[in-house]
Amino acid sequence: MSNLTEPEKKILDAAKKVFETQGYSGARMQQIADEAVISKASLHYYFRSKENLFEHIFDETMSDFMELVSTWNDDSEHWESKLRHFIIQFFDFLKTKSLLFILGEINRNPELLLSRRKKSKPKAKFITYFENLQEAGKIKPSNMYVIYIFMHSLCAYPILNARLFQLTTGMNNHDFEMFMNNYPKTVADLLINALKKGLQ
Amino acid sequence: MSNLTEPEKKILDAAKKVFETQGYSGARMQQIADEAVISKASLHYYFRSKENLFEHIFDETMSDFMELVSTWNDDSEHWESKLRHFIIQFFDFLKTKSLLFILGEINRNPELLLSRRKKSKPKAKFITYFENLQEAGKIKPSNMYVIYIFMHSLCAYPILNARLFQLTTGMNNHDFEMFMNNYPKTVADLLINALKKGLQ
DNA sequence: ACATTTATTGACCATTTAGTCAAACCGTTT
DNA sequence: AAACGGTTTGACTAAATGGTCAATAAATGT
Repeated sequence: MSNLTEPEKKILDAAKKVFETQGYSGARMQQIADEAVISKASLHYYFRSKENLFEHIFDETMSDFMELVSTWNDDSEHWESKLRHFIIQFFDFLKTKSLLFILGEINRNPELLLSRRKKSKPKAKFITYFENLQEAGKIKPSNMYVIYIFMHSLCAYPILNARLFQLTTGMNNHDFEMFMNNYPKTVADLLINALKKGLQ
Repeated sequence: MSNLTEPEKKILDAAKKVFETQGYSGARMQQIADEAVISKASLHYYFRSKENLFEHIFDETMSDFMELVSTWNDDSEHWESKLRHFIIQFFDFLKTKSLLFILGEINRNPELLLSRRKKSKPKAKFITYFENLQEAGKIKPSNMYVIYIFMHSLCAYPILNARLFQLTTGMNNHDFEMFMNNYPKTVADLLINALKKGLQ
């Protein structure tokens, strides 16, 4: 349950949109106010400063990301369908949240990550989940860090970089859309195959 | 051969550094001038405006990128070693040029790509190169667009996203560095294996 | 030695922008 | 209907910033 009031939610939605397309320096308080259909003075009434607003957005997106990344608990579901579900979810996340914004700001100011270090687990649950399966002999041995990075890369980069891909491959909009619709399944297939047969 | 004068090169180097870390909106003409050890007035003497300077940097980085991406001509070299070389080169490129800057600006203003559309080939040479090999029966059938996107994703994303990876995997600096040193070989192995055995 | 072009800069300007504030507005309580 | 607390905003300010320009200095040609 969110402890935010209606106007606060409205403002955060507007700010998200503006920050994600313009970045921190490019975002204008006036543009955020316009997007939320309030005055700039009201915007400052609810959120002290641009920095304050940014922190809310950054923290929310980061914690959504961290939460998604840590949904790897042992339960009855078979690892294959679990992985397929995760990949679908991951794509949905990436399509709505702009990871590019987050990465850009981290690049600009790496200290942003330091404050969150305590909250994050020392090791991604994904990795321990599959290391356990491996020890149980259910899958072939692989370096799970590699699998983890492969999964993230294959999911995220094509979305971050959709426009440049379309340009360099020379696909038209329709073909590219078709291609991307089928893409999550392709990624899942590759990873499942790698896990079944072992990567090294 | 570059047709730029010494001061112009010095300024472009400085500007590159500032744009890459701060983005367009975040970059300050004064900071660029300081970095190049000249006055802000001199900076404007050599480059009319911030926009003008940005265009130089953007175009140069993009055309380096496009050039690298199109180095796929048939020659005597075996495709396996060709692919390995390419991946090494690609990593080197990504480590020095900030692709994050480029992607961020394209996201902010997709029209930036339209002006370059004419110069780019309708289809990446990489794809035709491997489609030819496939027709010649040297490799198993795969969707080369998928292979192309896989390669780019696996190479680029871990570098764009190094800090977040380190955080979520809980690796320390030393382990992560070791991991990334070995990573290009791992990527090459995966792709070569996929090409040899067929992806689908 | 002088003139002319080219490079350099401090001082300045116009505009943009985050942030402030007093006044007005509105729903609720007394 | 008056008083009160929370909300909203137009008008304003101070600082930052891209860009200009006249004056000066350095190089180049005659």
